[in-house]
Amino acid sequence: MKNNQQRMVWALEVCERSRMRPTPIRQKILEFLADRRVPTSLEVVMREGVQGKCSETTAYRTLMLLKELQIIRQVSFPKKTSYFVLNIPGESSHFLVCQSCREVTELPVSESARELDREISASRGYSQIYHDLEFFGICPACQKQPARARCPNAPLSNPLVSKTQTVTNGVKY
Amino acid sequence: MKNNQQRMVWALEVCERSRMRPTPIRQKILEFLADRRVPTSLEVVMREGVQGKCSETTAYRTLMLLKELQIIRQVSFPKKTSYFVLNIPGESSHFLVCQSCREVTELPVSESARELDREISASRGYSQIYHDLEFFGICPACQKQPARARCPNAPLSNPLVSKTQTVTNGVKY
DNA sequence: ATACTTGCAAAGCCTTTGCAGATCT
DNA sequence: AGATCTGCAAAGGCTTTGCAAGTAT
Repeated sequence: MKNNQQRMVWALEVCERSRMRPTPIRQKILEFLADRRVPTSLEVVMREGVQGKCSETTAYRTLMLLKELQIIRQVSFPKKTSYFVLNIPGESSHFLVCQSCREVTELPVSESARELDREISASRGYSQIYHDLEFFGICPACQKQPARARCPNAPLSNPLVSKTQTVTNGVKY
Repeated sequence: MKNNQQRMVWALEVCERSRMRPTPIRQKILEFLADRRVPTSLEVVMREGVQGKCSETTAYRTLMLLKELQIIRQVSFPKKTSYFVLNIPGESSHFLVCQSCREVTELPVSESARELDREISASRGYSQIYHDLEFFGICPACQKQPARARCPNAPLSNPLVSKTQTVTNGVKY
């Protein structure tokens, strides 16, 4: 697994090979994403990445551009909003999400997981394989909280889409 | 892995334990989902499941209800629309998606993959763990097609969100 | 000059909800 | 009657695009 600086170097190299202009805004967004180890929404890019120094449209178009160049990829969580992560070749991403507090943790990709890609490739003939693996569960802290922990069969859907929930600086989604 | 009939039996049992009324529409939708081995959108439920015999609102609310009862779960693909699959306890779902033709294939869940849940549970203290695992790649047929196969570095984003693409009877998304 | 970027505003599209009528117990 | 369903229509919310102005080569 690459460290954040290596991630940025890789991303810049791919950028240079394209005709994309390295504007300050784009560099800022790229740098921000290279420093994040978890999928990041447009909203967070705006607030924490560029801090309102560009329009949402521009940030959005930058993300789309980076996606076209395959520098980032769109990651899927059961929500309406999209999340993006660096698309480093051969680096699949594994995340652990607490269904109660929404905290997202990055997990290292084990060799056995990488092996899965090769297996699929060999048995099904697919090329350019990567995978997304997301674990969902209840974190230790939330298990101790009475509200959610004591009713494990309570509907999860409402808390999951809670409108009052704010995306904090932490790695939540 | 359960067969389709066993899936339906399981789903009906969970339904009976709730105060939900087993209306014809709901049974129809449940039956349809039990017969699908891949995540299914509201649109497909409308067209193929109930064939327009109820409003989109009702189908939508049925899906939300089933989700609250944890009979189905919302699965995530990098698209705006939501997809749903039966949430059979202990059955995580693995899918293989062709990024070119969008065909979705269900993959069996290996014992080693199940083991992952236990590992996470043990090492991180999370409870009620399940996971979603999606593989993305280019299927053999598409590799042979010149248009996409010959430019493996072509932007994937546009084809992925193509507006002219129609969801067929096959398992595409 | 020409091509690329940016921002505003508007349009799109899927999701979600209010409310009244229909249905079941 | 009382509690549930259903459908229409409208509201929401994130995503996407048209167009004109700004910026770099």
